[in-house]
Amino acid sequence: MRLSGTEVRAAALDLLDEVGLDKLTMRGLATALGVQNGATYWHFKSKQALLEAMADAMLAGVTDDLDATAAWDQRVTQLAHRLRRALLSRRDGARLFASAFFPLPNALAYGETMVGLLIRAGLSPHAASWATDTLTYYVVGHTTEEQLAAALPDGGATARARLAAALDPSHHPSLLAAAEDLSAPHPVEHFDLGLTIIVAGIAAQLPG
Amino acid sequence: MRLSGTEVRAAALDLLDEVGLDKLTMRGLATALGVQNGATYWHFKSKQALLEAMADAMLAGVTDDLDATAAWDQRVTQLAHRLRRALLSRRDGARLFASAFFPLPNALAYGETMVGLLIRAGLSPHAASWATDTLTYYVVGHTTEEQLAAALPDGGATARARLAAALDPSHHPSLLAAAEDLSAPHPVEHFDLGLTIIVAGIAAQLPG
DNA sequence: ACCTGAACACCGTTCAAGT
DNA sequence: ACCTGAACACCGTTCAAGT
Repeated sequence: MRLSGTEVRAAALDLLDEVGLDKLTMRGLATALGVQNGATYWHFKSKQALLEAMADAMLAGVTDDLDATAAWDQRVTQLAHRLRRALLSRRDGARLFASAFFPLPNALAYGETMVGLLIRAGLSPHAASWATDTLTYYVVGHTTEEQLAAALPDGGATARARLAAALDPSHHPSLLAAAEDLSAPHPVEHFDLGLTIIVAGIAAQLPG
Repeated sequence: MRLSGTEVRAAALDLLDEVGLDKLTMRGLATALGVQNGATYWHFKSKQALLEAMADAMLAGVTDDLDATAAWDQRVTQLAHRLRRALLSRRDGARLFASAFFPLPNALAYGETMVGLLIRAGLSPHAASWATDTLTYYVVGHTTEEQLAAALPDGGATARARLAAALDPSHHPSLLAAAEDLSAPHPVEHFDLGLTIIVAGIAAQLPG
């Protein structure tokens, strides 16, 4: 039975969930598909091209069924949450997204929708595209940390111990005051706080 | 002549500038140092440990001589600019920083200073640490894109053409309206706009 | 203490040849 | 059109043995 590009991409996403981005190899993918090493290269010209296709597939539906009646800031918040959910849908999804640089359909739909929301809110196209970048860097950065924290061995105990050992009361009083927060997992409230900050900052950019 | 850990790290940073993060290998480093492959492993237990040491060295001095008389928002802005400059000081510096996860001295000094500034501005330790994360994700995300854009072949002509070919007037009117901004290099004004957004958003979090 | 020499167990990619 | 088989040119890491 022959392969299609779609099947290769789907198998790659399943393998990603199984082994993580660092251990996702073209050879492992070929084995999972029951073919020889070179076979996948007929469907994707390089590993990079496959990763881009995987990242875009992960974003399928991000812009569907947004609440068109809500105010601009609620819609921007909703779309940012959608992007976060899409990135969380696969192991190392945020890192996968960040490693790609791709004008593919779903990524463009996300960008178009966010820039359009901000233009209709009153920003110039110029400001809207830069504000979209700011928001997107935040979503990707936060979600990357969220997934890295979740993947830590020991539930992060070793990492917490390493941090605690490095903190010194005389040099790091502020970090120590915030120590529980630094070492805590990254729940959705944390995501929401940063999002609130950025959306409020964008609102302050609006003329009038 | 024997090596020290400091020499190994310095040679690794020079090699990074020369070949970039993707082509920085332990074997290439050994060759640059005139030693055999295994030699560097006496000084750093793994490539990851070396990358963390490199990232921290890159941050040397980020918190030095900050203007202690300025208002909190100006000081936060100044420190964010310092971090950006530090990441830009080495090829792929932002990606190097992002690939590490390290409670090392200079990274801790950055975190301590930023969290401290925000606590003294009036945020709770909790909010200060999360606001610091938001700001830091932004600086790293923006600077990563800045360095990737600068490293594009053709001065980015191929990437711009690929984007232009993917944009469709009926599906992407907003992206097309912002097209020059999307494909432009990422100058410091772009960085400043996002920073203004985030600092204004943090100000809106302050009680009263 | 610090390094060599050599190996182990991998990678992504290419491509003539097959079907 | 799609895949095999086999190779090319690499990787990070380990470790007995040397000095």
